[in-house]
Amino acid sequence: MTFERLPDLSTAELVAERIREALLQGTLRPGDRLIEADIAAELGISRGPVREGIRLLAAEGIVVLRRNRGAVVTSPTFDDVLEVYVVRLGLGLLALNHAMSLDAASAPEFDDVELLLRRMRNPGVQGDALLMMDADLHFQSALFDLSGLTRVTAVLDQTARDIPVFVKVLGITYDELDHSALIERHERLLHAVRQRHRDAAAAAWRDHVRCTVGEFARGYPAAQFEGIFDLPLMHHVFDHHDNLG
Amino acid sequence: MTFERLPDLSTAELVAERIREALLQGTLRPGDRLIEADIAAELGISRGPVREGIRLLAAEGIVVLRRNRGAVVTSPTFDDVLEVYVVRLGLGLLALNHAMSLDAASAPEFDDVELLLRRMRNPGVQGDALLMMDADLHFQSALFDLSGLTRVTAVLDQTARDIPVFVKVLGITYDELDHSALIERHERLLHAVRQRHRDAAAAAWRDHVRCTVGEFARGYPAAQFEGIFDLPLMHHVFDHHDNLG
DNA sequence: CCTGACCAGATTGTCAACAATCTGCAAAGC
DNA sequence: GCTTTGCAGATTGTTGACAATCTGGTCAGG
Repeated sequence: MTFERLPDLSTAELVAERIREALLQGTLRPGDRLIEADIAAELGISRGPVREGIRLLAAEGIVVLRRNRGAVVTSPTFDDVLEVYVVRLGLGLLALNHAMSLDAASAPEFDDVELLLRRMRNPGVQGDALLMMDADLHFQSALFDLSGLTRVTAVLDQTARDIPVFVKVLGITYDELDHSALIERHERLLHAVRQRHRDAAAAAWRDHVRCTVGEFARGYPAAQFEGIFDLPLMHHVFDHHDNLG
Repeated sequence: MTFERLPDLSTAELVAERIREALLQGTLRPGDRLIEADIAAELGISRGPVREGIRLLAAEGIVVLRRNRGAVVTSPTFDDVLEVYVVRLGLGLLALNHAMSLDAASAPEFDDVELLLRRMRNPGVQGDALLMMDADLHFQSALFDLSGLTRVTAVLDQTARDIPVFVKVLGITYDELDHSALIERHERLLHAVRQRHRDAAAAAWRDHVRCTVGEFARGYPAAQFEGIFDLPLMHHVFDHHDNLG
């Protein structure tokens, strides 16, 4: 095995990727219409694959589809980002717990995850906040994959694709994010999962989500989100892990 | 306002619906290939909408897509059903808790939910186990909608569409399911949510999922699922609600 | 007998043209 | 003046034809 799998993305997925890139670049903004024919012409392909790509983005919640009226880039609110993180918190706990229950979750599988964690230490990555976020989400995805819960990880991966886009279009600043603290949290998380310390793992994951959202909330222009963790959105479901980490 | 909204399903959604029906009827079975041209010919339309409908089912996990090789009906295992229910357990708790935190979740919204619950008492529904399951899932969906968490409810609704199909193709028998007990559980659940008794609601929801899965496990031909609730899959994440209901 | 290139049929992927629908505006009716 | 109707342009929805790809088998060469 010397060759890595070919990318093998369908044209539709490539189209979706391009649109996502345009959103991250700021070329495309919330409320903008996505006109199939225009995009097809720009990419030099026909409307079919473009249409399919737009549907993929619609399934992710990045664009809104209205029957016979086309697709519009979503205008997410900060609450949408919160909702995404609440889903990640919940399903992530599910995945981590299940991963720790599997006999198969031993050394070899963990090495791949460790590799992704190491990539976050790369100085080239540390410079770019977007690359950092990408590496971060990939690490988390690999960790969740250990669970073998394909439906759960599919939803988690979908939210992972949403996050950079939402963060960008909302103008959330997160440059002050402490990279070494982030990596340290992930090391704690990975170690806990590897050692199957359920409660420590749950606490570490919860801690990471809280820190990330907390950082976003700080940088967010509006002041109404200061008491973000006091919002009922984040409470009452997973609190029992607090006293265990 | 004398007219009800038109159904307004896209052709693709109608196609997906037909394929789901074929699955429920047994006309289509796990492993069967879905050939775009054949389905298009049978339905008297062209391949485009059929293709789109198949993609919708793929997003739901009902069919598996392989690049350039077409779509095949999934062959779900009982573990897949378990995974679906674990997701519903987790996200359902999230939705219910958030619904109970909203000021707006007052009488008028609850009336619609109550209506759906009453529909389950309809003798015509009680006769047909499939209709019962459908009414049940609709009630749950309406309840979750109260949360206003669109991403969470979208995933929940997707799992709701999966359940009847998976139950059918796996040959799970659930006829012995006690309808009055089911309705009674739902009444408890609705009452708890309405009164905003967080812990009672969580316990009731958890109880419902456990009973449903337990019933399925009983009817399932294989014997390996007797200790289903001892599986780590169902443990360690939401257990703290046990001592509160 | 085994290996690998090649071919034919089936099926998906893409395309460009056509039909159906929506939007906004302008004109007609009250 | 206000509402309603009817149109024109823009855009999506659908279609049938064509191109690319995959599958399985056949056949030549070793």
